[in-house]
Amino acid sequence: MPDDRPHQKVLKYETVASGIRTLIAASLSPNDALPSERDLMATYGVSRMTVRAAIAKLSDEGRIYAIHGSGTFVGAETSFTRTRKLTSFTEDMTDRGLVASSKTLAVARVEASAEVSETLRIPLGTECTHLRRLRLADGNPLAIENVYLPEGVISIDALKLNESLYEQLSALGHQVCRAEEVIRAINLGPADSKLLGVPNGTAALQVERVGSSKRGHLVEFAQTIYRADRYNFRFVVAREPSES
Amino acid sequence: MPDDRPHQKVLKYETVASGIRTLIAASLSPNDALPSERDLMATYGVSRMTVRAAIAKLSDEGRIYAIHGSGTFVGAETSFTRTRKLTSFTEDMTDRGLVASSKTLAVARVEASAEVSETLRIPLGTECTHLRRLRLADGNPLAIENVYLPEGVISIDALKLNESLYEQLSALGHQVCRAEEVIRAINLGPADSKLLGVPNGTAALQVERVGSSKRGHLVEFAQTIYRADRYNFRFVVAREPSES
DNA sequence: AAGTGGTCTAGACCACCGC
DNA sequence: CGGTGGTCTAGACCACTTC
Repeated sequence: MPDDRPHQKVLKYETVASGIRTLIAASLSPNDALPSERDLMATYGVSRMTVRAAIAKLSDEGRIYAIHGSGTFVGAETSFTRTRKLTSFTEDMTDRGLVASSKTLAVARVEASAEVSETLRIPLGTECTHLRRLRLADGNPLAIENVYLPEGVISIDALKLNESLYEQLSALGHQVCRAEEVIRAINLGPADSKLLGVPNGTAALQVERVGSSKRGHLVEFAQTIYRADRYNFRFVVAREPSES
Repeated sequence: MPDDRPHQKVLKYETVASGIRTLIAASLSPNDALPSERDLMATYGVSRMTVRAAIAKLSDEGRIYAIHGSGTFVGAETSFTRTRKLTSFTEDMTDRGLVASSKTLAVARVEASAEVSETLRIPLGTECTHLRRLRLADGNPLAIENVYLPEGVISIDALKLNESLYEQLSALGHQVCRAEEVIRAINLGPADSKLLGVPNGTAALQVERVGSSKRGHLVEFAQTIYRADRYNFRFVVAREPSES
């Protein structure tokens, strides 16, 4: 594919969403009312459904909220709404205004342990690529990451340690587009606490992620341990409108 | 409004969503394809938009996922997908198949501390209702909950300890319909660890929640500490389809 | 009663995937 | 190429809130 970014189709609802974002930034405060959907139809010359698609998107992002019969309003200002977008460590840090780096602690070809084989649903003992890295934000240790990838996904020889793992997976047709995450609290052991620079036994957040490709193939099992004093999860939840 | 549950309008897209859920439970496995949207239109005798509303709902719940140009598929089986639905402790436990109960540790009228006043955006020293409870699942200690409510929301005298806090708030017109949550890991202190029945210093998950009503009024500041060995967060994240 | 968002129809064309 | 989901139109009626 020699062409770069030729077309980049402009979606109408994106145009509307962008316009609303600008409007909010320029002249609205939290809990101020947005123009009505019918006003927006006229303003942008689009159908109601297109306006609603834009509103749905912004609502998903937590920027606005709608009240049936009353209007649509600017959401309460929240420092940074941690949405449930799937991000790489680097993207996550960039979003938080930090510079990500990493130090490779180990990279090896290993046989799938019981945990790894069950999680990735591959036979016990299948060859896997194991990558262990210390992750830093602005140069300070933030997390320890253990990633397991089945041999069929990426071989240890093909792995380039200086490039984004997610981009390499994408290039190989194994883009992670969906993941299941579990968040736990653990007490750090001696080795991990030393790496992160905190006392033995300090509480930390452990995030286990099982990533799958569009096809539903499980391509990644990542276990990341974050320093609790420097990392937390923040997100917005909403009640189902219908019941109770 | 003396009437109870008179009509309960049946939404068509709910009917479709329910049918799809049944279909999945009855005869589909993870990553199996669902009928196409046009098939579903014919099956349920509805328009395409209604089918898509049903699919959007199930997709939000993490039960299915769509691939442009290919089809819609059953999501990977996950013991229990912790969605970002806003739930009370009781609802949460019921979802997990456990019986919730609680023991009130303290209930008092207090003046807003710096943290509470900043979080709920009320003047320092404003009278608040403070409720501290030990939460149990199947009779075992699971969490310690501290809730702060501004005096204007619910008075300490009106508070009924045996009834659901969320239902009481609803009845007063302060239904919590949106919340911002922060999840952290902490080391338990002597008092909390004793309450939860674990050794001093054990890691625990701390969830801070700021709940707001439809109007955007902040009505609740809840800080809940969960036993890490019995509670974790599990959810599905998806990559934005558009970029990167 | 007037205005709002919520649901719904019956079409249409586009972009993407697999054969 | 045919089938899929993604976007979009131009209407309609309903449920809810506000006056």
